[in-house]
Amino acid sequence: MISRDKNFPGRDHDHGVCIESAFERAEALCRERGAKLTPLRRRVLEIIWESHAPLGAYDVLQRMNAEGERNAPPTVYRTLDFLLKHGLIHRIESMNAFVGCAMSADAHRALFFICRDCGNVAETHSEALGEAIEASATRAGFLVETPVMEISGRCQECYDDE
Amino acid sequence: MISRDKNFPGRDHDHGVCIESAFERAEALCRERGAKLTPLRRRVLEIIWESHAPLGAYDVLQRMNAEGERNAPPTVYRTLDFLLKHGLIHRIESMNAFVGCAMSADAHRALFFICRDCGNVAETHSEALGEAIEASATRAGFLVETPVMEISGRCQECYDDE
DNA sequence: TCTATTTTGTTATAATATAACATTGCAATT
DNA sequence: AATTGCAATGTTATATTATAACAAAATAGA
Repeated sequence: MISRDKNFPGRDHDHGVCIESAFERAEALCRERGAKLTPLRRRVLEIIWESHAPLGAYDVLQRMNAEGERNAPPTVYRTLDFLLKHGLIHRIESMNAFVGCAMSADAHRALFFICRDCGNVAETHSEALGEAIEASATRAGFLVETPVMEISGRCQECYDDE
Repeated sequence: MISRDKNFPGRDHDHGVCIESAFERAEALCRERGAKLTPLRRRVLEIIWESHAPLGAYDVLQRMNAEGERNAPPTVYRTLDFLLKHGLIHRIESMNAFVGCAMSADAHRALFFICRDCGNVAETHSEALGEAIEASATRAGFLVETPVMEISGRCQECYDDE
């Protein structure tokens, strides 16, 4: 049996806490930077945080417009860009989708585990991994700027379900 | 000064050799598996191997149709799927683009270095990296299936250019 | 040859993303 | 309060990436 810590958002976790702490971090960060967390941006951040599975831009749009609003794609993409720029969300390249950032926003070089069954994503940060990448890069004569590390597989709970 | 091995395809490398050896591997592999490397598939593989920078599906299509042919998108995507399935090319998720596979096709878990200046991609394989990922995965209670590791940055030559 | 299967062709459309320009709202200064 | 400048949002159109669904042709086995 594989040992486990709490990286992956289990079914029984208190998601309210996730959202709350995400908003606290977002507000603190925006205040600090003089960035404006407008109602629109807050709403998009909230929608994204409603799940631990990444949402596509058009998924977000649908949810925004669920009550009859008529937002258009550029509105969503611009808002997502803002949230990305400030590290409040991540883009999952292999899914063209977005997920809330679980870390204090300047922690870079995240490694994402994406469960192919439940769709949830866990964000992790590993010294050893960063070093392994730097070592490979140095050998290849390469200067690392923006790592994309997205591991698709199965989380423990889904694996146990079988 | 950073030491360098020959991971990254330098400007002066003999690209003819890359292509030749790619085709040899492709032919051997298809023979071995009873897969058919048809003229269409061969052509697409050739187009992709014409550069070390990933090509989008529609880039490939344009090149296929440069002499007046009228291939349509599904033709390209199907052919790319075949080449992917057999490990003859890789998909670079962060670019929606495709690049020739430089390794014997069953070497999985590649790490890609993508130069943001010249666009070239180097494919590398690192034990240490694989282990670091497995270690993180185990800690997170996660079963690794399909890792996507794409590092954007600068290759030595472009860095030296400044 | 006949038949089953794979491969390729064709048309249409879905899904993702951005360009370009208009309008609104807000904040700093006078 | 009016003026101005800039940031944010709205709007229309379109670009880019990808697939569904079905038709025709080529190929391999029986």
